[in-house]
Amino acid sequence: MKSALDKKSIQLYIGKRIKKIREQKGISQQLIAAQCNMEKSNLSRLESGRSNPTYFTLYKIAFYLEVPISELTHITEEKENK
Amino acid sequence: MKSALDKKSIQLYIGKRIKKIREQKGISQQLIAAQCNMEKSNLSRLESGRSNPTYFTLYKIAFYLEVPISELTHITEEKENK
DNA sequence: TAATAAATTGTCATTTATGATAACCTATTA
DNA sequence: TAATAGGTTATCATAAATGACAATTTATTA
Repeated sequence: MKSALDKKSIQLYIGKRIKKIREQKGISQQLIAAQCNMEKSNLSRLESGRSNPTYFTLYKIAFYLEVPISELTHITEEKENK
Repeated sequence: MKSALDKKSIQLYIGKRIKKIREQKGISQQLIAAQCNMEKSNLSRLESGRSNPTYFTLYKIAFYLEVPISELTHITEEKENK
């Protein structure tokens, strides 16, 4: 059976995705944090994979980054080429 | 600006989606809860929209329901019509 | 170099998700 | 009727996410 990923791996992956997309868009942690009405220290924690976000937190981040949540979470569909 | 949905609405929506898909597949709360290694009372709470799941919890539920997470969360793309 | 912005890290408090368990309610069915 | 299974709800405990804030580090740039 296809095995589920563990919590830590998922956290790390999502953190990297948030950071990457945020930087691609040239937006600071501070701005996104403010828009999401969350602490910048918390966003830093999330980006470094040190905590497991609630769905609502992810939803807000995706909303202000203007990407579908799947952009932050899709584990399998990596397309780093090019 | 497109406004973000509030936390409560999202919880309720996701809860309904989990319940609906689970029932469509004829799987009991107890089984999914056991597979996800979580309390059945917690799954009941989630399905009734009384708490805001972590992403990891959603991930596990989607995994054992064998659907993409987006099936549990996609707010906009409703397709109830046949 | 100095100044400033951005990010990281640490600590402690608060809130909330979840665990653990029990009681209860419906169905179903033996 | 009596079991049994599935689901709900309530309560309390625990763990973890987040808030709040400060200190520090790491760019960036004037």
